[in-house]
Order: sequence, then C-alpha cells, then structure tokens
Amino acid sequence: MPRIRHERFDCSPGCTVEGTLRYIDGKWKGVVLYHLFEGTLRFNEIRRRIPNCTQRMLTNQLRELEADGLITRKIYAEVPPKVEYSLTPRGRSLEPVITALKIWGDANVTLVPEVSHAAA
Amino acid sequence: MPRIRHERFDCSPGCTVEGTLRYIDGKWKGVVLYHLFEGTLRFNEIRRRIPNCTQRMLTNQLRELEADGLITRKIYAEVPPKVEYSLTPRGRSLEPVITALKIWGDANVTLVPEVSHAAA
DNA sequence: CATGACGGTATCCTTTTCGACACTATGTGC
DNA sequence: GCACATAGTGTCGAAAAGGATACCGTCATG
Repeated sequence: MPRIRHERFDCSPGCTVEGTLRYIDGKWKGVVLYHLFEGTLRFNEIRRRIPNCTQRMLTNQLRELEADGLITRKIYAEVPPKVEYSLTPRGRSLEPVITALKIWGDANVTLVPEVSHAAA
Repeated sequence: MPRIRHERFDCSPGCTVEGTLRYIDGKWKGVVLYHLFEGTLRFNEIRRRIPNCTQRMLTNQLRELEADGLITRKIYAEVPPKVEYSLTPRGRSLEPVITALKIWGDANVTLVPEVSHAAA
C-alpha cells in the first residue's frame, strides 16, 4: 500500500501523475493488472504467472486493487474454493497507462539484472 | 528509493511494467519529471513547484533520477550556488509514460482528497 | 552585525512495506 | 488415514522509505 502521497492532488499540475501512481504502485499491482488484461483469472492462475510473489502479498495486492475499484472478485460457493478476478471498466481504462509502462520497459529495462543504485 | 522489485525482468511478460515503475516510483519522481518536461530548472525552482516535498527528499529524488540516467545535473561554480537540472534523452523518452499517467489521473483522480483505503 | 538566498548534508526517528512461515477449511484421490 | 489442491488469514520481524530538524559556507543586502 503506497503511502498517501498527498492529501489533495491540486497542489501543482503534475500532481495527478502521482495520483495515478498511487493506484498502480505496490510491488505487484502493475503485473497483476497486466495479466488481467488478458481476461479473467483465478487466484492461483495469477499466482503461477507471478511466481516470486508470495500468497499473502498477492492477496494484499488484489484486495487493494479491489478496494480501488479496479478489479472485481467473484466467489463461487464451490467445494474446492473458486475465485475469479477480472477488471472493472475503470481498471480497463488503465490499459494505455500499463501499455506505456510496458513499451518503455521493453525498450529500456529489458533484462537488466542490476539497475544502477541496486548495489548501494 | 524503491526496493529492488526483481533481480531480473524476464520472469513474466508483464515484468517490464514493474521495471519501468522502478524508475518513476519514489514519492516525488513523477512530479519532478513532469516539471522538467517544461525545461531546465534550478534546484529551488523545482522546490517551489513542489512545496510539500522537503529539501532532503528533493535532493534524494534528484540524485536517484540522476543515477538512473534520467536527468543531468549541471553545477555552475558561482558564488551563490547554482545548479541546473534537465532531462537526458532517456529521461525525455519517458514523456509518453508520464503523459499517460497524467491523462488517467486528470480523468480519474482529480481532487479526490481521500482515496479508498487511506483510512485503513 | 544580522539576515536571507542558494544548494545542499547529517542525524534521528517513525511509518510502511514486504517476505517468511505457520495455520485454516473442505473435499477428493490414493 | 494422509496428502494435496483451493483460496485464503495471522503473526512476526527486517529493511526501506520518508519526514523533522538542525547545520554548512559564501556573498549580498539592510
């Protein structure tokens, strides 16, 4: 959960940039959203796509995304539990943002093991 | 300084999304970059544009942006110190990303004082 | 002589984040 | 009767991020 970056987002024109970051910040939110653009996924399907994320962390990130109205959680009252996650329209509207992030990353981040101050 | 999100960015296709976030995460980096798109700015010019950011924090953010090769720092050996910050080409290449962030924020974040789990 | 502007540092402390690990319930397969 | 899969929750502790505050040197101005 990112800190509350500001109380209001009108302090300067660039503030809404931070406002958006508030939603997609959180160690795994970007990737989770990215995978949900493919379509609805079950909990463990997401887990398998993001192996480094612990179960607890994934739950947290999903809960925050849900609280922010970006995804919905659909529970099936079945015997082996089944929960499906999918994007809300609001979540889907983030697609250009995630795409921009991915394009830049593909061009500038690709397979860089240590990025600058990682050693500090 | 954001934690090292992954060691490598090839774990899944969405990973470069996180890779990009690594650069613009940090409480004030997004806004700093945003303001530098206007053009070169001196230290205190940036400060005045982001009043809620403490001097120490601003210094930190600028140093990290510099270490990541997104901005350059030009020191003039003058009597009242003068330091100018401007974007590198790499930093400027983030413009579509910041713009996407801003567009979404303007449409979805505008003037929301408390955003969801802020009270938690 | 004191104050302010400039561009920072250093130190301390609190809050947040995140990872490890254990634990839950139910039903199925072996 | 035991393990496994599902989708979680709870607790603990370390590390990182970030805020508050004080301090630095120099020159100009009042």
